[in-house]
Amino acid sequence: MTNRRDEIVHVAGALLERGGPDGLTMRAIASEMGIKAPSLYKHIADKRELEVALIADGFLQQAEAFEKAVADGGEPVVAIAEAYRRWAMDHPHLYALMNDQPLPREELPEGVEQRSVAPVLEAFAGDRDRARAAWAFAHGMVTLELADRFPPDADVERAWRIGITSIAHGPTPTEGEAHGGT
Amino acid sequence: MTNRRDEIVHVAGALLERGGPDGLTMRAIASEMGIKAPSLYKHIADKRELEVALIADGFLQQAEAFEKAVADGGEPVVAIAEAYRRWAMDHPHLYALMNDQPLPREELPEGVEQRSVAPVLEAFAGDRDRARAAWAFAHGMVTLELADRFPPDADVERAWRIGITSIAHGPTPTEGEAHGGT
DNA sequence: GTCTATATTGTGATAGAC
DNA sequence: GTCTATCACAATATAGAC
Repeated sequence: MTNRRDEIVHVAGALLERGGPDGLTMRAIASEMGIKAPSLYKHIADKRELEVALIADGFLQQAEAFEKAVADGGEPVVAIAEAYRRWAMDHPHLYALMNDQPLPREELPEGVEQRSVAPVLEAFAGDRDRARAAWAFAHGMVTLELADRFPPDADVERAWRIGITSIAHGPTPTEGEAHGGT
Repeated sequence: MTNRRDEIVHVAGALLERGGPDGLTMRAIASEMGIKAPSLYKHIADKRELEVALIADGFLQQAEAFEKAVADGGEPVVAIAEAYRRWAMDHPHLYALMNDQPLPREELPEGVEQRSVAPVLEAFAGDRDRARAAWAFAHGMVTLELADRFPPDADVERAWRIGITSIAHGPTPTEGEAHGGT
């Protein structure tokens, strides 16, 4: 760790995944570092700054995961969907921190959001709306899985396959369609 | 209100939507009713019991909304999707309470979950996996909308149309498909 | 850069009187 | 069924000494 601030952010990230948002307290971070909570404020302004740093790091991690998934070959949409799911399952609490509130775009380093979105957009040949639909599907699947909201007997794998295949290859509605039927 | 317990649940629901989960405190409920917090415990065991009652009521409301949407005509899948979205937007905090944690199936009145799912399942001709994919898509769209996570220029309406149309009419993957691509 | 002491605010819940 | 008094905790954050 190059400096004390980075060390704090690193410890905060570990604590977040270990104990969820309730486990991420200034006292716990300090305790983990062998110091007292008030000392942290010599290095960071407040807890919010810490969260923003974690969010920025999360997007970087996602971007790398997506880029690697595409590079490894196969259908890009499928590869990214699998990487998206895996990353979320591996970082459930950071995932929630990143997605359950408005993105603090002003406070984030520039390009962070764009870089993680780029591979997805490319996989959908620049169709932002379809890419967004796919994102929403993946986000819904992931949050329902993480919240243990599917019935015990649900075939989650198959729901993933149906959703991804459908959105990747499904029909494009004409203007006004899907509101009245045909 | 037939009895004091129902009154408490009703007030709790109003408070939840007005002030979010942080606004739902025993003190606030009591204050709204003109009594003190400890008095509530003569009518309910604890806060959890209150939340479960709110969840059960939410599913009943959803079921009614879906049934009405189907009865009003049009493509059932589209009608239910629109009803799902509207209900969530109208009850954002109750929606989160219902979906961000495992369903307390043991504590819920019987049939509550099933009744709200039935119209969806029927709209998908009994295909549970496709219905589940549609649910995940709708859940993802709704949560991203409620969390204000879409970029400001996003065409949310069109993403809805693409997702619903695709999942309703998209191809059914054969076993193993969508993992290797063709 | 760390400490102690403290302000401030909040929560759910119980005991026991009336 | 309601009250007062209170327990037991926990949180973020600041002041000021060292």
